Amino acid sequence: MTDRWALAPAEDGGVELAPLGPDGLPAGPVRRERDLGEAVRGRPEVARWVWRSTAEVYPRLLAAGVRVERCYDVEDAETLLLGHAGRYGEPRSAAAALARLRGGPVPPDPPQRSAEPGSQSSLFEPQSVHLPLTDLVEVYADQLRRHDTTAHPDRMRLLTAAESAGMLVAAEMNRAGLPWSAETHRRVLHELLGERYAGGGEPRRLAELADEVSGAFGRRVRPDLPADVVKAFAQAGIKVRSTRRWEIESVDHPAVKPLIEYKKLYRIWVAHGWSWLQDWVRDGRFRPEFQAGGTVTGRWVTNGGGALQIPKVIRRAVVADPGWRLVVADADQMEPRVLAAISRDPGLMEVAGRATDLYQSVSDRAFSGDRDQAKLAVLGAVYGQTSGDGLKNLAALRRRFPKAVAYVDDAARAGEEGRLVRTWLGRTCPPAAGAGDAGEEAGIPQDEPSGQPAEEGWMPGYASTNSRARGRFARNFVVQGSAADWALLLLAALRQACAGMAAELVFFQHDEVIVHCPEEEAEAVVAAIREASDLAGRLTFGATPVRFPFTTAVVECYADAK
DNA sequence: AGTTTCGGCGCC
DNA sequence: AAAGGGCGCCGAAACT
Repeated sequence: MTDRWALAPAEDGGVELAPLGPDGLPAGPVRRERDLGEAVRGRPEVARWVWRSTAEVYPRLLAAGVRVERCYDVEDAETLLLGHAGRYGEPRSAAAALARLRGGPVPPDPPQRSAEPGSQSSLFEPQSVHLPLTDLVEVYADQLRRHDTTAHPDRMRLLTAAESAGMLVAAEMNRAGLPWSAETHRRVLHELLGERYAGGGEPRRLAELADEVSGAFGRRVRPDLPADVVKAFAQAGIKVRSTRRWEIESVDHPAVKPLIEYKKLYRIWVAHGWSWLQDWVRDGRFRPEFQAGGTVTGRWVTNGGGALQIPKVIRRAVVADPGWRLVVADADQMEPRVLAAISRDPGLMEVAGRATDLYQSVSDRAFSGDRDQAKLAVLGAVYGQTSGDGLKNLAALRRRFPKAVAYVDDAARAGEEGRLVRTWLGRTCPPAAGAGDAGEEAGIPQDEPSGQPAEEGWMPGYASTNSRARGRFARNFVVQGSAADWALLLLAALRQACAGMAAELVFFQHDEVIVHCPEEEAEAVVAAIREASDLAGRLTFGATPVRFPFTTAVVECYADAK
């Protein structure tokens, strides 16, 4: 078997390579070559490259003009395998894995660096732990064996492969960048915020709104200081606990309207204003640093630039190159479709087997009526809503789709009790207990360290507040995480489909993908998305009637897609 | 002076 | 009264 090779950059700038056998160990001598790019370019027959870290190797390959079809990221797999074994907090570097294997002292992971604007910093990871190829391969062979000990080895193999593919996609997206018109962005900012004043102070429109707020209160109030605003309301005889929009928008006071408008525009100004443009856009491209698998649920994050939170109005600045188009594709009602697939609820699968609006169908079946109420009820079940409109219809939902609701209820109970919960492919949610502070770092609600919980809960004998929060976390985890599993397979399939074209994946946000391509390729890309979606559904969830339709738009400007 | 947390809101 | 999950980002406030 020579289709799988391992690769390890050497400290002298060269590279070590070896073909691997079925057991993951070298099937031939280790080669040493001078040039990483040439070494890979010269071996097009290799179907999968095994390496320590995609972020270390692949940007260098891309810079040399070399793409690979598949890879296996040892450190990413280590994270997933440790998690599956319930050992979430342990160091995940290849060096640590080797130390565990050999029984030596386990080195802690190097601290995560934070991104700086415009830095292509993953080109080199100065603090990465270098590992000779023979050591790396020892870890890899062990990981292959560990896959076999998981609950579903086939799924686990699919998961590590899929996430490695995601890392290739992320690196390629980072290199491509999102087409961005700085001129349009400036125009939008000027329309919304007015002129900038010298000295970096707030722009005209914000200054006017701040004056309106002050005028309404009868004294100088800074709308960007919550404490100041709360005090001003109190002096006006209105008690508010915070200045969150949902809390103040029902308040009857002349300051409310300009205040809400101020907050909205202030947000644009500080997070996506002129200084953001200066920092993040170069040569017509916004280059966030996408990071595949950056969260415990498997969703991606971006490091810097806030690429996953681009406000709708700012999307007008995302403009295709001349003669090119953006194919914007958005998965329709992804969460309930995923829930149907993982719970195998017959009724929900039947509904999710159609490409038509799923929430409308749920509504027709479960409580003949309101589509929006159906959506609230479904999302409430997925998120663990404890009050409000969603709860009203939960009983009806439970009656019509018992297996689906039971699936998330079971996950919630497991989370409350501190048991492991997994996504469909086997990504594992960190348990609250026994994971050191890894769970806390990952945002998992923790119980009090010992003795009587600080908060007994609102009803004696019931789980503590934190334990219920963990339940909601786990409930959501199985759906959101399984959706992320599926999305990785989708990206991998779409990437393969685009390989022969000029088309490039340039953006990905949970259930939405943008491909930048020449106009004449657009229809082929639309078809590729449909096929990739079908393939991803089958690969991820096996044989189910569930479909994952996309809404696609071929546009020149992102804002025109919806 | 530098670092961490908080409040609020953007996206899904 | 308790107010759905996941993230990132920013300035201000709170800390060391």
